[in-house]
Amino acid sequence: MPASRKPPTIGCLSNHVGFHLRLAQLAVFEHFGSKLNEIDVTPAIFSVLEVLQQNDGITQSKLAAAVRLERSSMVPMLDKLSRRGLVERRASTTDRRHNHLHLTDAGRELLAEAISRAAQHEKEICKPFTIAEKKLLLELLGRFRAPKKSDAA
Amino acid sequence: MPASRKPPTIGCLSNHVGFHLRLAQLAVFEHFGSKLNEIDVTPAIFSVLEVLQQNDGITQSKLAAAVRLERSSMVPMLDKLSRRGLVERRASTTDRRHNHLHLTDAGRELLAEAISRAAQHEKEICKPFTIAEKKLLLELLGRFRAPKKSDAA
DNA sequence: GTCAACCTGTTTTATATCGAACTATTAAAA
DNA sequence: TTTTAATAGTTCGATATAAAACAGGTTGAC
Repeated sequence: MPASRKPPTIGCLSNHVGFHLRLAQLAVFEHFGSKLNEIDVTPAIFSVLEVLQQNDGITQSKLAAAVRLERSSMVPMLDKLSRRGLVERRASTTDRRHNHLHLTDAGRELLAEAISRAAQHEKEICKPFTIAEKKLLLELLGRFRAPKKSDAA
Repeated sequence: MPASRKPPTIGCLSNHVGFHLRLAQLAVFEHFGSKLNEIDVTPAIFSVLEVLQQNDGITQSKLAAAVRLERSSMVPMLDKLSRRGLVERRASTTDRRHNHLHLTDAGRELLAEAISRAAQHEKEICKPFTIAEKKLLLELLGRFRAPKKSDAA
């Protein structure tokens, strides 16, 4: 006989958005992995490659800001992608502080495959939602990062 | 003159739920920190303490499952909480594999303060939502972890 | 023109978390 | 009963990310 049959109660956590966000993200990222682990593309890597393709020649700091990583975290990330031959760092000629980042052909190729797989992932993970519901969900999520002036109280 | 005035485009990421979940969680957890860093309570610690209060004597594995951490990650977590005098591990008398976990008085006291602060945090972070919208959001998030039998095709 | 302030990428150090392997213990099978 | 399988907690190693400090480079105030 098991000590307790029913699952433990999570108390006030059930009313906390952060907890549910974490659970959802866990589920979504796990499913992402089931589609893209095979080509060694994590969610973070995927976002980096995509932003890189959309913004050829972007600098490391801007890239980091775009995908919400620290620029110090960008360094090992790009080291790895360079080693894999997906990304190139080119020192800027005009401002010698900057690196301009570029996808290689291999990078573009891998990204194409990743985008295809990610689209499949997205389709599956969003099966429980209608188009309108998904749109609504994204809109609701977006509200968490709207800086409001008046929140002194 | 800055290299590029406008923020970089994020391409297809704008259509990916996982990316937006991450952004939202980042924002929410950051705000959580602004309220609870002071008492050294992270979201993970908060969830552990709360589940512990709700389920006195729970085992480590069950606790880990409830808050969605690996049981190997539970070990250093509980080590730290023990050291802080918030949690007790008592070896089970009936099954010598189990530890039964209990909040100490100090643990209950800290949790009370944490709950109060977390409630404040929750109130602020959810200002952009009506009650109905928040309820809807939680319901939508919940759909990501509904295991469906028929998803072959 | 000089110097202070700032920015960029980097290094270093710390932390949280995971996964695999290990030990002790219990339960199930034979 | 003996053997086998499963479980709980742990250890160990790896990884991702962050935060702080740094060095070279640029810019702006004066």
